[in-house]
Formats: sequence, C-alpha cells, structure tokens
Amino acid sequence: MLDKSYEPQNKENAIYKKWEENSCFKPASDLNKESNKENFTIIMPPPNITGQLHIGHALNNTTQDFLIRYKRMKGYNTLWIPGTDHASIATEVKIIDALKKEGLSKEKLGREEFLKRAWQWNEKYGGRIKLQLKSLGCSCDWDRCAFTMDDQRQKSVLHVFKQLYDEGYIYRGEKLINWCPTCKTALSDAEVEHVDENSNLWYIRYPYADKSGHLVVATTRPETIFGDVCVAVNPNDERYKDKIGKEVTLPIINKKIPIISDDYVEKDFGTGVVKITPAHDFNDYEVGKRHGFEPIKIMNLDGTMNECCAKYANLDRYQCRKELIEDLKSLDLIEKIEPYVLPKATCYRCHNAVEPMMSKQWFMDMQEMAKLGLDAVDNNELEIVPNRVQKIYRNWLENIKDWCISRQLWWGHRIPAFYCKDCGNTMVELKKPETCTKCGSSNIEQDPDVLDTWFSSALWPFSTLGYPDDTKDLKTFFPTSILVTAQDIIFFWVARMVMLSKKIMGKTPFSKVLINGIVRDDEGKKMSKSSNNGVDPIEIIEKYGADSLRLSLMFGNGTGNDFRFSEEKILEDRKFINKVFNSGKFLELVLSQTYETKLDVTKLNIFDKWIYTKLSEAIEEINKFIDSLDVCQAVNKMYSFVWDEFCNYYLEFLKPYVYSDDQNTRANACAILKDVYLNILKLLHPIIPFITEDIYSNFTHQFLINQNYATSIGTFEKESKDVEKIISLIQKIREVRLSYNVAPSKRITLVVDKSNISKDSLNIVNESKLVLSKMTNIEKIDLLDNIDDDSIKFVSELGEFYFYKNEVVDTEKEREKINKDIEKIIAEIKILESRILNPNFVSRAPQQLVEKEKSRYEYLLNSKNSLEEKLKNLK
RNA sequence: GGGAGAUUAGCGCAGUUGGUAGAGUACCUGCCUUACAAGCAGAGGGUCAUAGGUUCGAGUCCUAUAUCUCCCACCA
Repeated sequence: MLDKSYEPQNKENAIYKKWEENSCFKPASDLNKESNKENFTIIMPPPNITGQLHIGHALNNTTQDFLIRYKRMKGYNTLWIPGTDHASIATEVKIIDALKKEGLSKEKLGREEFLKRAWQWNEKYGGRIKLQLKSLGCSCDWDRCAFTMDDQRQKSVLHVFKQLYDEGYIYRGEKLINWCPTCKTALSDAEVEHVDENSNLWYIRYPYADKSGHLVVATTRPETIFGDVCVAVNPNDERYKDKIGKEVTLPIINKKIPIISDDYVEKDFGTGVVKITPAHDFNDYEVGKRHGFEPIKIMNLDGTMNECCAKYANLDRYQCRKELIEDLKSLDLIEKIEPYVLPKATCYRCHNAVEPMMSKQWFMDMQEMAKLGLDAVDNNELEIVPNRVQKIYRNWLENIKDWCISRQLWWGHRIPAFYCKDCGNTMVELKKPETCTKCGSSNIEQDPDVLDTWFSSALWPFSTLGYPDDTKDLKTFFPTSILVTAQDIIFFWVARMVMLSKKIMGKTPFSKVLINGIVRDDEGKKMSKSSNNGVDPIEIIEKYGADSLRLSLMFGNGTGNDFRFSEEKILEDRKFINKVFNSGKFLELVLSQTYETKLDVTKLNIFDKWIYTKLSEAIEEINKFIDSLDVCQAVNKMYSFVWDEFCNYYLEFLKPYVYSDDQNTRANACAILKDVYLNILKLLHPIIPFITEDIYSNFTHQFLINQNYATSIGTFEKESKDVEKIISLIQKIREVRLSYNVAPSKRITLVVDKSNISKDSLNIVNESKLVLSKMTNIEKIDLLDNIDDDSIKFVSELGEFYFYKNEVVDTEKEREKINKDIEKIIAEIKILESRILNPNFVSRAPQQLVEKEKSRYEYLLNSKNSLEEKLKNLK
C-alpha cells in the first residue's frame, strides 16, 4: 500500500539503507553480473573536510548521481567513487581557530598532538559529509570511499613525488614565492586572491648621491625602501637619460644605490622612476635578476621588518609604513601622496595580505606538464562542457609558472625528502633512509614541510583506483568517464589532474568535464562558506525530501548556468513529485478494483497507441539530451511528458476503459496503465530516486534502481496523429463551452454534419465517443443531414462541429467571440501575406515551407469568410 | 587592464543546425469532476536590453553601446 499522501521524510533513509544492504551501488563487475556495455566511471570531487556541504555540493552531486543512475539503468558497468579531501591549509586554519578558543596554539600542542586533533576533525566532519551525501541519495560505492590522507592515497602521493623528483620535474630552490604571514606558509600562485584596496601612491624624494638635487620615486610600498637595490627608469625617457649610471641615496639608511634603465618601466606612470626591491616584489625580482643585483630581504616570516630596517626592525610592515612616512615627512622627503586603488594579494584561506618573500621551497617544473594539459584539449582527448570554459583552462596553462608545492604546515602529506645533517645530502625516498647515501651518516632528518593539498587532489582519478598498485580497479575503470565539477577549481584541480594523469598514467583521466553553475542565495549572492549564506542540504531534505531538492536543482535551469536557490522553487517543484505520487495512487486504486491480465499488445486502442508513441518520443529525446549532458532539458521533457501528456490526457482517456463494465476491457486497460506507469518511474528514477523506488517496489516487489531504463512498446504514427486531433477537438469544445458561459455541469449535444465530415474523422470521433463525453461533458453526439442555420459552429482539425443554439445561447457573447476570432485571423493573415506575396520568399525559402504557408493562408482566408458570414447571420 | 557570461511575460527561467516566442509561478475567470485544491479547465500578459548589419526571414549569426555578474592580471 502506498502512503495516504506524499510524505518523503520518514521513508528516504530506509530506502537508502536497503539499496546499500543489497549492494545496489556496486559495479556489475563486482557482483560477477554480466553488464552488456562498457564501463561508466565517475570519481567524486572530494569535498573538503573543513565543514559541511552546502547546496552547491548538492547540485554537483545530484548531477553525478543523475548520470550514474541513468547509466546504471542503461546497462553500463557503473562505478562512482566517493571521497573527501584533507584540505591541508583550510583545515589547519580551522583547527587553529578551534584551539584558540581553548586557549591553545599549534606550537603549544606540538606536531603529534596537533595531527591527532586533525584526525579527530576528519572523523567528525568527514562523517557528517558522508551522511549528507547519503541523505541526498548519492548512489556511490562506499566500500571504495577514499580520503586524500588515508594509507593508500599517501602511498600514491609518495610514489608520484619520488618519480617526478627522480625525473627532474620536482626540485628545491630559493625563489621569490607568495608567503602568508598569518598562516605562515608558502602559497602557490593559484592560492592568491587579489582584492582591490584603497591605498596611496607615495611620491618619495631620493636625493642624488652627489647632492645635486633629487629624483622622485612613486611607490605603493614605501616600507620596502630598505630592500631597494637600485632605481630604474625607462631607457628612452628623456627626463632621466643623463641620470642613468648616477647614484641616489636611500633615505633614512643613507645607502647609495645606482640608477639603471630597464624597458619594464613605463614612462607615463607615476614619475617614471621605479624603486627596485627584488626580495619583495615579483617584477622587481625579474629586473634585479636581469641587472645582477642580489635581493635584500627586509622582512621576517611573520610580516615584521627585520634588522636591515634600522629603527623599524620588529615593527609590523604596516606600522613601519606609518612611522616611516611620518619620518620622511619631517625630513621633507615626501613630494606628495595620491590616493590609489591597488590589487592587494591575499591568502585564499585566511584572506590576509600575502607577501612576496624569498624562501627555499619545493617546486614542480610546469613547462612540459602544461604542454600535456594543452595537448589534451588540442587533441580532443578532453571535452569541456560548456565549451567556453576551455578558453579559461587554456589561458591558464599558457601562462603557467612553476608550482610551489611545499607548505609550512603540519596537516598534509609530509614531503618524502631527507637531509643528511652532516654532509647536507638530499635524499627523496619512500621510507626514511637508515644512512646517508653519500657520507654514510645516520644523522638524518625529514623535511618538516607538507605538500600543497592540491598535489594529492591532482592524483585523485588514479589514486582512488589503487595507484601505484597494479589493481583490478585501475585496469578496469581508468581512465574515468566524466568529471562533474565547479568552475572555480578548474586551475587548482582539473588542469592539474589532467597534467599529472597524462604524466604518470599516460592518459587523460576523463574524456569529459561538465562544469556546473554556481549556486546563489535568493538575493543572487554566491553561496560560500566565507559569506556565511550557505544552506545545509539536510535542513532542506528534512523539510521537503531529497527528491524535491534534487528536482529543484535540476529543473528549469540551463546546465552549467548559475542557479538561484530558493525554498519557494522547491515548493513549486515538489508539486510534480506529488503529481507522480498521486498518479501512483490512481493506479493502485484501479488495480484494486479489477484483476490483471497480461498485457495484450494486439488490443491497444488509439489512446494506448498514442501514449506509447509519446513515451517513445520522450525516451528518445531524454536519451539525446542526457548524452549531450543537457540534464536540464532532459528533466524538462520528463516533466512535460508526465504531467501534460500522461496525467492530464492519458489518465483521463483511460478512465472510461478502466471503469468499463467489460471485464476484459478493464483488465487490459489496467495492465497497460501499469506498464506505462512503471516505465515512467524508470524514466524519472535518476532525478527523483526515492519516491520512484518506493512506488515501484510497492507494485513489483523488485528494486527499481537496478532495472533497465524505460522502454516503450513502439510508435504508432497514424493513431498518434488521430489522438492529437481529438485533443485539439477537446480543447476546442472546452473553449467554446467556456466562451458561451455554459455551466461545466451542463451536459450538451455535439452535432456533426454527416455530409460534411470525412469518413476517417467520423471513425475517430466514434472511437473517442466515451472519452469525449467524459472530458467535455457531452451527453450525446447527433449525426445530422441538415444543420440548422442558427447552430453554433466551430472548426477543428477533424472538421466542422456544432452545438444546438438553444443549449448554448447568448448572441451578444457570440458576436464578441466571432469578432475576436476574426481579429486574430487577420493578424495572422497579415504576417503570412508579408511572406507569400514576397517573391524573394517564394523563390528562396524551402519549397515545403512555402507550400505549408500557402495552404495555411488559404485556410485562414476561408475561416475568415465563414466567420464573417456567420456574423452577418447572427440575429 | 584582459577575458567570459547574463539581459526573453509581474517574477525567477527554458529556447544548439536562423522559419509565425515557451513551460513554471503570480494575477484573472470558472470548477471541491470518485489519483491529486500541492488539483482541473480556460483567459490575459513579451517591438526577446539598445542601435546598426547579414538574410526572403534574426531571440537565434555579425558589429558597436548600455547595465549586471564572474574569472584572470605585478604597471611601481
């Protein structure tokens, strides 16, 4: 028995449990079942364990689950691997915050204790995430669930690191890198975010060393003057040509530095003179290198100034700036101060200012890697949907710099580099070496740093399948089929997976990437942890059910377009599920009042043939849409087929038959209804898995999740067209009844002019007598040889029909109505004339179209004439 | 500074080879018709941001402009 009404809240968890217990999420190959088709594999983008999932994750995972469920029913050997990401820096930031509240710090706790905390954190939040995914109905194989820090994934990371080191792609060196003084770690370029900040451009006087006056330097960072190695001008700048080679004296510390020329300097910006601080600015670093200057470090890693900065040593850089400006002012060395907006580099995790700093770090050489990534799209090994995103991907790879992969953090994969403390030898090994390979000393220490969290993510498509071990999974499921992800991690993640998969595995990790849109809140703002407007999917699921949430996320939103989330939309979309549920109730009711026979295909009436044709068309269209990853359109089609065609028409067509007095008619009608309905459940299962499973098992005592996808008995063109004509007749009758204000309860007579209707039309009308009377409240159909002049005439595709005037009446309404119709027709005639009377159209448009328009034109002219005549005869 | 997307009915949106603008929701009218009032039947509502262009024909292709959003970016 189905529930009294649609109430998903208490059922979904139980259904999910049943699926799990019955290994429904396993690939067929695991269960030694034959699967008739190839593999279909998705590796889930692992959510960070920093917190819980929001609606954006729900959208992402619903899309994946939709595809997996669809392919599973299509007979593919499907595997969806779930997992979570340790999110090195993000998690560490969170844990440090939590420690702060306890009055603790990372340092006080020590590395070992800190890592214990991190693992506890993982238990808690990783667990919550899994629960959320299950609530959403994700049919992933939990036995294969992976975590970027679990043993197998650690093993993958070590192997890849060692291989790339041995091959020379990974190296260690001192370079200018992005440093977060708050998180106290290096960052990659991708981890730096630029935000506009209102600041100033300070014009500082640098006196010439020979005291012959001064140069004015414009800078946004006055506090870095202590690290200046020279000042630069453009070689073609007439103002300064004769000054090149002279020296200026740095204020405060009175150090002499030369004036050099470099093309990098723009004549038109500021004063055309740039101070060069190689240790604290990326451009200056390049300029300094070109001219052979050693960078001078002036900052400590915590963002305070160091001993090079005279009395400002140990001041924070911003405090230093403030005091320095005051001091320069009192020395009359500030020419002027202009307000200036500059893009400030900030840390993508803590959002504090990032400093370029000289530091010894590990890097990955990206030149060759980038080429691999570009090849993937150039050779069509990788398709990105929507296509425009490919440009972003390509642009990033074309401008890539070496990747700084070491982080001064504790939570992450410890770099497998070991240093001999006696001779300084570096060894990269999977295990700590007992003795130094060079000097034999046993005084060996491991590098304290960990890897960028995205290093392990980059290996995800093969680490999850068991790399570096030669596993069956790796052989069977790599490369995977499709990646579904969000646009904002295309650099962090997608590009790096492609590069490293090609490098390590020799193959592109997936052939397609589907980029889903960004979820916004109901005010249109991006949902994110930082803006704190995220919505917990579980909250929504508890209120409306997972099916409602899933449907709402996928319905009526262009695939890849941004999505505006609102509870109102869920309420609207939930109605569809209610509709599906209630049509199931109807089937149940009808079955309870009859006995069932085997479906007799030879006994289909025109309505049955129509719905099967419609079902075929729907299946075909939906398949096409899903194959082109247009999930939105697929769901739109499901919606209109089920609601409009099945519920609104077919169920009504069917009623006279399922309530028929003839047992056989009744039994067959029920069997057909059941067949169509069960196929609809199959059709809908990928989008609303719980309710469809619940109803399906209620009728069949079988799992729906593992059934084959929907099929139809066939298509019947003639009957299908006939029924379309009946539908238009029904609509016409309803319209006419309403326009004459005939009470819905009033049963009236439909009149047919015997001499003026085709045999075919008459047959169709006869066959649909029952249906017509039920759906339009027609009492009887009169076939007459002569029609009274004052009968109410209307035209449908089946021919001309009439109502008796005394049953319908009201001349005034009639006149109004006819006038309105004529107006409409005239408008359309005008449009058609503009074409048909245009010789260009007639000669250049496709012949078929021309014919069609012409006959439509004829038809409209006739209709217009007869209506005008009608109007004349109206008394 | 560079790039991308958006602009369609009151609202939030769909519309892939160019061929008379679509569903949902809201509003209006009439219905508690034995699956469903979370429903049924019907009506109204749009020079598809603006201006040009290509074409027999443009929401759809091209070029500008405007507004909004996002991404990238070292002009000190």
